[in-house]
Amino acid sequence: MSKPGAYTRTDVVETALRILDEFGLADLSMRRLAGALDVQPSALYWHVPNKQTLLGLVSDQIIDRAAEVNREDFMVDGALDWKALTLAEAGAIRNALLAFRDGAEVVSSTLALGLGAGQALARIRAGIDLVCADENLARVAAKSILFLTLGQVWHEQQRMQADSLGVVAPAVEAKPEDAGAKLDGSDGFGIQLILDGLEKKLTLKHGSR
Amino acid sequence: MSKPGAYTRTDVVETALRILDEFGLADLSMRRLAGALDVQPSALYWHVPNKQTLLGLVSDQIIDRAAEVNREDFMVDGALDWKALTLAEAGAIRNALLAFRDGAEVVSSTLALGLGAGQALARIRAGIDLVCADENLARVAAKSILFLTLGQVWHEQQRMQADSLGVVAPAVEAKPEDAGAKLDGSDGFGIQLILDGLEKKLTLKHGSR
DNA sequence: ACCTGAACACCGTTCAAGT
DNA sequence: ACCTGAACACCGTTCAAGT
Repeated sequence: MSKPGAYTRTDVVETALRILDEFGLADLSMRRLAGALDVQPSALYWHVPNKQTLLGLVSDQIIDRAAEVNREDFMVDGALDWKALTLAEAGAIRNALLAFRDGAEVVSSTLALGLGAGQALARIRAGIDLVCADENLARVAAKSILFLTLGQVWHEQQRMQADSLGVVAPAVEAKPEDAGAKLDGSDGFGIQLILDGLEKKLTLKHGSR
Repeated sequence: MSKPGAYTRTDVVETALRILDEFGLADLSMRRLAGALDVQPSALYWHVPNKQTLLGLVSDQIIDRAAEVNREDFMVDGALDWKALTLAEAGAIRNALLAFRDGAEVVSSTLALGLGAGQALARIRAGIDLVCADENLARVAAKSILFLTLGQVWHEQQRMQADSLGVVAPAVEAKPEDAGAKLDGSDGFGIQLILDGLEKKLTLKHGSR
């Protein structure tokens, strides 16, 4: 039992997550976070070495909250539809990013820390590894799908904010339906191209044996 | 002829570009930029409405400096190899991003402004449009390639900086050869998967006529 | 173990006023 | 047309000191 009023690292991260979602990344400052916890800014540095690390932990939580995907749902005639499975995993990550304001930007910015994004990558690879023995190819494909997902969601979230601020030029060729589209819409489309490309590469390998 | 010592917007953007390349995005502040021009910070706001816009103009310059790609170089037996052409365009953009410190992050952060990235998208689409009549499909494919390029380069540049600071965990499954690889290495690999996937989709369409 | 208080060295932006 | 000077409302981080 710790003294009441003594916060844990988890408390700090959770509060950060709440501020992020409510006010956005620009307003997630150490000082504001301290204020929300009713603590001096310097107190945060007992729980966390710096802001970057905090954002890494926040990214981790965002990805952790991604819904699980059941493999059984992707069995057809006793065989696993690995492309549909991978698409679903990417969709789950996509939704997790969308669930928090500026989610994609936060996770992108902490890519090098290997936290949140590392988990995401592992999930995407799981489906690919089932059919792809080539370690290198699997890695590249999974990374590509992750970058695509991050890029799309980030772009969406940027536009959401820009639209709400009333700024902005015509944007990067964006069509209205992009915003609310599901993964079987144009969002998963790019990922499907990757999966199709991967499939082709795999069948060519098998064929030339 | 303007009074000597009177700066233009171009001067401001060029100096910003120099600071970016030398010291990185974190050190590219309005105050520091003003200092480099030997001017009060407030003076910048005559040339530019805010920092975001300035970064957009900087992005624009980064992409503008991308090398041109000659179509003739991709003619084989009188036919244009559109996949190789598109790969080359993406490569040129990739190199432009790599040419400036934090280039990918800056361009990514201004995606919603439709500046730098808009140009990049147009270049990538040029090759695709030659073979793809489906406007929607072309847009998705080009966007995917752009996001992939931005993601890869950003990740690389993040790791460069992290490595130089001596921080960092094992990173997102990064292998050493990723760093200096050319576009025919694992960098263009993801893009090739997209192009292959696109090609498949196109041939299927033609076949079912 | 967890936090305060005070300080350091910064930010982006606005706006009246100068030339 | 282009810039100064001063101000406003902030930042992240450190560190001695408190309980």
